[in-house]
Amino acid sequence: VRKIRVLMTRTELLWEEGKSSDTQKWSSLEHKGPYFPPEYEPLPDNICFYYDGQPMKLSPATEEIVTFYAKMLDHEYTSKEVFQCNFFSDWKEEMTKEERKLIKMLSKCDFSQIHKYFVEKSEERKNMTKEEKQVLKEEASRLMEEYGFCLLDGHREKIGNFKLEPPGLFRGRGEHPKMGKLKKRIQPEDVTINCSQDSKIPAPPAGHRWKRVQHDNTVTWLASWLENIHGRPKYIMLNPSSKLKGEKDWQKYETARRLKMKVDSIRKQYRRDWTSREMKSRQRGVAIYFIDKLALRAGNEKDDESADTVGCCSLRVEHITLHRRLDGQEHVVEFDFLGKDSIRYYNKVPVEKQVFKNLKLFIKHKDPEDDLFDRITTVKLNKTLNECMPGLTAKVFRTFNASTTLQDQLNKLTTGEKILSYNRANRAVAILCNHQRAAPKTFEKSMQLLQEKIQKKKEQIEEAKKELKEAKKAHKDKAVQRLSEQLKKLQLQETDREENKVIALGTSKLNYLDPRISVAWCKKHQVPVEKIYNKTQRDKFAWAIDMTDENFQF
DNA sequence: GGATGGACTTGACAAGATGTAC
DNA sequence: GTACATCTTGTCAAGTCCATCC
Repeated sequence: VRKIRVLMTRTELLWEEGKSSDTQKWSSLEHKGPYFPPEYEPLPDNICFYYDGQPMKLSPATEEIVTFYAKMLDHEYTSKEVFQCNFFSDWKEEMTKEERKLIKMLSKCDFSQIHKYFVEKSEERKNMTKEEKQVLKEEASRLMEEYGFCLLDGHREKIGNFKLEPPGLFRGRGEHPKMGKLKKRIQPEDVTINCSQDSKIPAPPAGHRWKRVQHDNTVTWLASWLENIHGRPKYIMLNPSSKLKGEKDWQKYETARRLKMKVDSIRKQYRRDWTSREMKSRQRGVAIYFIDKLALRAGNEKDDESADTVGCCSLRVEHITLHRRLDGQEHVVEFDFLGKDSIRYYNKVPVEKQVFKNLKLFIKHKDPEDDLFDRITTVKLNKTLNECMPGLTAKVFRTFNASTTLQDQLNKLTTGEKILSYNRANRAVAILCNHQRAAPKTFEKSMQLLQEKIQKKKEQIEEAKKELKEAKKAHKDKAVQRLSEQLKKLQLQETDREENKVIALGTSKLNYLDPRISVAWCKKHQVPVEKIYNKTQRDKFAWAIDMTDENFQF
């Protein structure tokens, strides 16, 4: 190596230095390793599994798997055939020979007693006394103290997920072909430890050893293992409040801000591509247009071992409907597909005539299940984007458009009701990014309560007005005014809650909105930053809170 | 240029913690 | 003080994108 270095030119050395400073993530790293979930505790003797009506004592390993299923009995998905099949076949593999001989059909298995046992246990936990709860809390914070932090370049940093994932049944989102499969218990022998050479190497649990101990400072993780469902790696990494993550986050927003300077020329380019002689350029032009205008995800190819979901590049003909005219608008594209986490994307969008023409061309002679964009991939698309601007990829558009929208909406919407204004702006972004949530369980009830309040307020106003007529007193007039303002506020709250019913604000706030926009807005309008960001969010965005003044522009 | 593996970000959801009305 | 609603936090699945190999 030394010989080679001597032969290298100065430029080459500098280049290598630059590269290494970019890829090196730390110079020292010390930690205690992951925390392992407690061992399985066998069921008490009076709690039994029944097969074909007969009680049956299972081996501990088999029994543990049964408890996973029994705990889930309330969930709708245990009634799904895929779930049941996957579970039963994985369960059988872990049975003893004797058990396998006896247990032939899931439908003859009765887990109800075990289910009841766990329901009661969780009730008990809920009904614990304050003191008992306090003991648990202290235990948790002791654990956090011991395993929850690492030493990175001499700084004590919080770890994101220091507890290993306990065994259980894989659920997955949407119609996942692997739902119900057994997620196995992780053993120390499965775990790779990453730390610095001269640090105190974490001790494996007694009687065990690690799979490997490595000292790779080009990666940020502290420990990793392969999960058995897809055979993909999982990691223990730092908390978002850490310097390492914070700097990366800041970089992300800086890249998005660079796009701001470039976006006009990129838009011009993809419009030119719409009329290109080459099919692949036209497809690329339309795809980038969707990514830009609709904030669609890139849409990498997926295997059939996971739920059938798509993003931009993986859209199929069946996911769009073209309407020459619809509801008084021209050239409307109707999107209907399942995106990330099997969340439905449904949108009717008027597009430019040339885009419409192109889409017609793309779907010509194709079957519904054919790819809409058959000449491009996310890799090719990102390559093009990277040539337009270093560091530019499809997902930067989401960050860019989200942050730009927030800034615009804040400028447009900010009124006396500051927090409501902020939430509205936040909601505009969440809608753009299609961040949905299940309607809160108590939604109807709390809505009704609010409506009752509004009704009451209206009656109060009527009452006050009547009194006003009877005795023309100046202070009564003021009272009506005050009540009317209160009514207005309540009505605003009503629309707000209604519009927020199935919209999740958290994801965009945490991942897409440049926190400096929010911090600057707070300063400009004298809103305490605590009203916008809770403790965790303030920790994550400490860098932004620190550096931003009210004049910041995204 | 496609396939694969690896590292990292983004995402919905539910349990637990906290706040609020009575 | 209790019951309920809402917010916070942890969990872990599912994306993106890059490097490497052939």
